[in-house]
Amino acid sequence: MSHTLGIRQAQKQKTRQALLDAALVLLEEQSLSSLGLREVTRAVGVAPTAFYRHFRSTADLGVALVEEALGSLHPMIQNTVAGAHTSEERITRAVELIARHVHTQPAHVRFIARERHGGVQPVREAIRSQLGRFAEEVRAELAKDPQSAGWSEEDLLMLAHLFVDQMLVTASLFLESLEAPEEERERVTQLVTRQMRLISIGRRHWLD
Amino acid sequence: MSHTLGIRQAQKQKTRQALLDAALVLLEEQSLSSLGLREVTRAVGVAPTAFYRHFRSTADLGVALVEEALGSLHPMIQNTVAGAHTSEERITRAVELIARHVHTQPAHVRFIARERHGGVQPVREAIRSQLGRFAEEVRAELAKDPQSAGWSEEDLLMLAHLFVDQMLVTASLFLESLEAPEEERERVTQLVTRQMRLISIGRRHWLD
DNA sequence: TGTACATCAGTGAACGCGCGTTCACTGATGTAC
DNA sequence: TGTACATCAGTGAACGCGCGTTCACTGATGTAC
Repeated sequence: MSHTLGIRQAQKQKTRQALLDAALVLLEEQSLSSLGLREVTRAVGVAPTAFYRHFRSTADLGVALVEEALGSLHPMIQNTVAGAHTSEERITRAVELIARHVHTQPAHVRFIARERHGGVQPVREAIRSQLGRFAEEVRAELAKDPQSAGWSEEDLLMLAHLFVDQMLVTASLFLESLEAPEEERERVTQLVTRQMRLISIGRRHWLD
Repeated sequence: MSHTLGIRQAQKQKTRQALLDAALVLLEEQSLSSLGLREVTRAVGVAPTAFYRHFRSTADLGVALVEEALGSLHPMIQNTVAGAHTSEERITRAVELIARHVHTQPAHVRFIARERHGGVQPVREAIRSQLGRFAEEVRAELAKDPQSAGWSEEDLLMLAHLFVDQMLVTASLFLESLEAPEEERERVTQLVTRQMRLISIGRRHWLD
């Protein structure tokens, strides 16, 4: 059975989400380490002290944002890598998926790019952990591929990390070109597609 | 003739450098967007107002740090890529160079990784510009290589960007493992060397 | 070399402001009977 | 269904503190003659 939240719990969740949403907007123009708790509550329209009913600190809120930004992305990986027949098709699909995600969730993407090496240790750790999971999932997908015959587990994980990092490079390039004219965005698509293709070629000849 | 600075100019330079050095230390544990001008002057031991004699703002100081961190790195690129006979040798040299640089200048490397996507626009722009110069220099070196026969200028620049991004991935992995036991650092060296090797193989077969 | 004036890096007091955190509170919601 | 009590999300006042910036200043260094 699906458990309906009480009125009190539902309202609490709503406020919590409003705090997360407001923080994400504020973080488009600054880093988490300079985000103030009062800024966030002011944007939501609650008293500063209400913040403490949901998060111990802005760092804690940052960790929650990492879950929100990356937690729901895991299913997408499988759907993209699997279900494509040629590696060229897989590349096109991956680049399109990333482009679409950057367009629909630019603030999430910016937050991850910014805080991956940012000044708040628990948030860096949370991102690192999620990216590690992505790499493991990509490794598992790669292992299923006939092209991976003869590869060591270690090398598969090496390649998976290379793909994950390349995804982030791609996402941040798309992010930078979000406001750019179509022409420029097409140039970026071409660039990252070719980079993916080159890595793909390296993969094909790894065991030569 | 070499112009000796006057006493006044020399002292001013010294204070300016002390501000940059102190800021770099403070930035190991926070982002530029949360760095306070008073923090920096307190660490140096001058009055807060002295800051304005050297920088208009902490963002301005950040741009100066970008020059300090990346400006002197340009000669290193040529020395590394050129002067190696096999591509395997070139990879080993590049990885060693990066490892050594991370060990000698960890704060500079951390600053660049952190602020590349950080909350301060002029600093992001300065880093972007320097990395663009690196990519152009790598492209120029690649163009000299017989292996690049038949490559378009566009694809050479695409590959150069891939190498530059891979250098940053490598540097930030070494940075994370700075305090780790030798065993772990060796594992990282193996990983990034193999990633470089895979890209190198992709390059070799690009025109197949 | 000596003198008179200009420059300017660094000072220190003062300002108004927003910060994070504490505390006792309120009143709607939840629960036990 | 109604009543009496418990819970707890959000409030609002208060606190001490460090911030960025202004301003008139000082005194060592530089310059012109």
